[in-house]
Amino acid sequence: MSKGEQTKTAILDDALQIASRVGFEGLTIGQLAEATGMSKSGLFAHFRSKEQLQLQTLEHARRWFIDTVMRPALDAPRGEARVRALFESWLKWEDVLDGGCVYVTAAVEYDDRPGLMREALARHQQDWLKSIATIAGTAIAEGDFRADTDPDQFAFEFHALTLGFHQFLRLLDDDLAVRRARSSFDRLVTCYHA
Amino acid sequence: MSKGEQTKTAILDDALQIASRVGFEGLTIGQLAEATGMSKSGLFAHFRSKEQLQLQTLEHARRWFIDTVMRPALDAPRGEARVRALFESWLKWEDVLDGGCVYVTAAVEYDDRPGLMREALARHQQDWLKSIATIAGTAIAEGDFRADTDPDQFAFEFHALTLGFHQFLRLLDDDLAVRRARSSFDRLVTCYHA
DNA sequence: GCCGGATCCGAACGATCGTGCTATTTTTCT
DNA sequence: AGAAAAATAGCACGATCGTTCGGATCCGGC
Repeated sequence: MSKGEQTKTAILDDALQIASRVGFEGLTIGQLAEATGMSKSGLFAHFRSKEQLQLQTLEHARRWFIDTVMRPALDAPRGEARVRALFESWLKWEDVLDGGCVYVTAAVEYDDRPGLMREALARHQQDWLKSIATIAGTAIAEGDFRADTDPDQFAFEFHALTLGFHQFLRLLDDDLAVRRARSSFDRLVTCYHA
Repeated sequence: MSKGEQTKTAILDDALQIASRVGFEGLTIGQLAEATGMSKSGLFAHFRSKEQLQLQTLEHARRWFIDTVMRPALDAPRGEARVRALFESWLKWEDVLDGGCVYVTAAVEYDDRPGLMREALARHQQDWLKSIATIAGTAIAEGDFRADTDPDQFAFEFHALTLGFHQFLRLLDDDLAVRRARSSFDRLVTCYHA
């Protein structure tokens, strides 16, 4: 890896941590430069606009997300076990970044702000929901979930639980957040169980 | 109502609309002044800091929320009917402001940003969750919900659904968002049904 | 109808924002 | 090792941020 790509990766690591706390709009080039120990202009040269910095930070998050959430889950055996593994690895993902899942932050920031960020983010979220639905689909195929289960509906509820968990954990400092989330998830799975 | 309170209310109306779209941090005094047709300093005089503007805008939202969500729901008959009414009036609330529920935006903005806003917001959210739990409690008392129902757990899941709905509607432009939300809510209620 | 206080505006402040430009240093390749 | 290329720094720009202050303007109580 060349020197350029090396420092760029380091920058994106820091950028992702900051974005998870203050959002992608709150992420400022000056503060990021200070965090990485670089000059503003030296850092800026790697991206050629703030929007590019945001987009590449988002893309950096995607790779990280795949490694910590998707891959481990796909190692679990097909069916209900994999669905549960997916949920558990998402719970881990919430602890990877200082400010929790960066997608939760970004989704709210850009849901009313047109532009490349919104489009990219919407794509990522669609992919994520499709992944949940697909894995739920295998649970149906394996006979773990009822045959009349709607995978997309399941994905909606799965996703909603992660959002609720994020808020209870971060804003409300609720010690029961994990228990609440797991309990809801159990009920959800039970509901669709064959 | 004096002239001061009058314009102040008008300002807070605009501020709330803007905050629902770009958040409370994205809400800028200059833009708000332009939106209301006032000068920056004239507007600023009503609040004496940006934080005060944000806090009073949040308080303004609370009054609005109570009028459009809480009161109508409390008109419904006790028990399951009131729980359903609460959910339906929340769905309406999502359409009151241009950017949807302003609490969803604020919750994500301040979950990692200590200060008065975070504290006030956390209080409001706790109150809201307690309200859900209380109304769920009446459903238990009326014999509509199973006696072993955990009202706080129900509130968690109720709240999670609203978050999921917000995201599907706003970020993903999903036409099925309302249907998905209602369908999940039905399943939720069925699950706890006596 | 006038006076005192409330309300509002214009101008300006230092700070920080994103973004160019020009050097200078560092890496890479022959 | 030396030349070409890439990476980084320094400085400055216009714009906008939140905030302050002095003066104009308007409203409400006598």
